[in-house]
Amino acid sequence: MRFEMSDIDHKRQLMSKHRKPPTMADIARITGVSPMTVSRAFKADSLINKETREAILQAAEDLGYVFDSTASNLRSQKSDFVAVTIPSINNANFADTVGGLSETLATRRMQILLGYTNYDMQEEERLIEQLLRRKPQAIVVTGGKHTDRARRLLENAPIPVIETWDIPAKPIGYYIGFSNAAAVREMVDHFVKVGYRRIAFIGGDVGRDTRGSDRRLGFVEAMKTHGLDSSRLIAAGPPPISMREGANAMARLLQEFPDTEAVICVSDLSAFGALTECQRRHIAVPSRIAIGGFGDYEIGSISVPTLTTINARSRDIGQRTGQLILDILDDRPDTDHVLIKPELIVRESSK
Amino acid sequence: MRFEMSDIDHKRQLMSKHRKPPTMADIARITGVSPMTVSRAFKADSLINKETREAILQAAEDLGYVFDSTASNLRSQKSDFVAVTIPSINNANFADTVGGLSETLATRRMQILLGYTNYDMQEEERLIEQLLRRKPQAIVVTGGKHTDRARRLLENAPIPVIETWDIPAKPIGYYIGFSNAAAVREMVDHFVKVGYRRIAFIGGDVGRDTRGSDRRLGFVEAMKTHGLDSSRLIAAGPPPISMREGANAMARLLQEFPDTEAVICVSDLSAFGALTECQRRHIAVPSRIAIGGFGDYEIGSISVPTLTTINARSRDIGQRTGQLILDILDDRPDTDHVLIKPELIVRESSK
DNA sequence: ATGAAAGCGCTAACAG
DNA sequence: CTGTTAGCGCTTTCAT
Repeated sequence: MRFEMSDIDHKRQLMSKHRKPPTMADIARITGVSPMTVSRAFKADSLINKETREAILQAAEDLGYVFDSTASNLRSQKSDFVAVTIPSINNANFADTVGGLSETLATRRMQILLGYTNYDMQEEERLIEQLLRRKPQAIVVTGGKHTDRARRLLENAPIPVIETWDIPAKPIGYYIGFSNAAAVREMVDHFVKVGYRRIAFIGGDVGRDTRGSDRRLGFVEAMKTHGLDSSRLIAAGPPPISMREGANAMARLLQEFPDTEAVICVSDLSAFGALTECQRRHIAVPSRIAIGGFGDYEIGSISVPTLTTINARSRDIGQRTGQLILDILDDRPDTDHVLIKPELIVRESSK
Repeated sequence: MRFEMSDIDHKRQLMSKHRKPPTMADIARITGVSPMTVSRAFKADSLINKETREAILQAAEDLGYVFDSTASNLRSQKSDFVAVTIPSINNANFADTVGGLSETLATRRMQILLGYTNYDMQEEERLIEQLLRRKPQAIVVTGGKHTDRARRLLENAPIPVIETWDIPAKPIGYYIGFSNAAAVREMVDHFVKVGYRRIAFIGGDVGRDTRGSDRRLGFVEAMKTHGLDSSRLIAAGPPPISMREGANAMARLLQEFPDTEAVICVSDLSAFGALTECQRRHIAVPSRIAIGGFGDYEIGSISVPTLTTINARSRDIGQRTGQLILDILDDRPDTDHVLIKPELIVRESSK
């Protein structure tokens, strides 16, 4: 009895914050095998005696052993994770992409190492360098525009590089995305078809949000194609564009171009903000002014009225990216890019 | 000229995906110094000749050298990051906490390694193990309830453990949070004071969302204290609770308890969903039924009407957590916990 | 201001 | 099925 007590005390001491954590060598000593056997016991597939493994795993659990990925990665010269950069931590679209990617990679026991650029290319550069230092198996970046140095870092990286959510002007490696301009063009085409003529666009004015700028560009091109006035452009400032900024932009739109019949917003969040501004002014949507958004966020499916929008298939982007990475690592990629087809969803906020 | 070309070709070859990436030893060879000097050149504070450093950094840039954190961390037995678990990647409150934490840690050049539990304790356990394997400097978890094994892993971890967003029943190490129950009690008190009596609660029915359950508990307690009926409880299912689920819950509430005067929702998102259900049914808010939310999400400040809510000071939680970690690492923590005081914000959706 | 030697914890490669 | 040896790329420690 006394012996057991002291044994427990010993274990507690071993596991305390002040002692060095146990290593495989410690487990090896206790179980009377070599460190290599301990290493094998932790790999699912390796040939090892069933009882030996069980004893080792038991000893590990008793000791409070935690596997050291750092040492493992260094020795085997490969890691078990993929680095990912997204603009914002709080965006349902990017969250869906990361979710789809994560679930696909999980089938191969790979993790995601995530970083946020805050829509800033300088920050993206810093982040890419940080992430590459940790030796990921692949790196996924959101967008196709980067600082010169970031581009160089990616080009020189000894791993696959995948750009997403854009069709890069000059792809670095692989890419999976769609044309933001073409998606908005489709919405403009629809708006024109159902009879709107005086159409405005909110957002996309700041170059650093390349996807937003692209959407705005698509608007301008489409309006010109239809021979319509493409100058009803309202700035909304740098991303992320809040609901509040959407509301403010709508207030300016109503002042500058009071006869506007429809407005396309750079995202559903700004579109909802714009809608609330109309509600506060008792301006009927869509009868007096129609509203379109982008991204198919939940709010657009539940607001009153619901919002016409574009579903960019964010989750698909992530899943396809994950599958591409697995194919590349298996050395059998079919292709170096995947084009995604966004879908126009017409709801109550427009004809 | 020809020489320059071949030089460039050589560099390209060195940097290609098929060659082994350069190491400090390569830089050392090229610049004619020892690897140790190269190592010093990358540390900001180390004593090293200015020109030597410049030559080394230049050579590194030319070679496309990327510092290997894995090797560095292994040798120095410490990393430069803090592990963090949050329930969801797409939640403005947790995003703010991570933002505050990230910005505080950045002052000491520390990074965040983030993982998502998807509101699942089993998933949290897996995640905690994964994160600990990478040897973070500290680990921050959201919430104070964990699986037995997760708790053991945290207790045995040789690093500081900080639980956030809750006041844990049995703290593992440090904690920074608030009482979700007390925050809701304050809202109930306010509602009773301004005259509401038949008050309902939406959400918090599933045990796995401990913060939601706590809020519901606070509601029940407060109603009992006031001698009011605390049985108007509407389930909303497992987290994350969507706007849609809030709307569905409101529909059930109106059916089951049609004379309800006010409803408190587990979050602003479900509160907004509930609001839209009222709008679809032309039920006036707040004159016919008042609505309260939780979390002070942007939508509650811009919806029509704006939503009464509770600001949990998510960003503060992150900043205080970051500061505590820095203090612990400097070996001078003032305290082992910080209590945050949420703030009731009364807006248009209630008296 | 710089270098030499050793080793962090794990596993590749080979041997038995 | 298990063990031995060596070494991943860096930095600690001790010299000079």
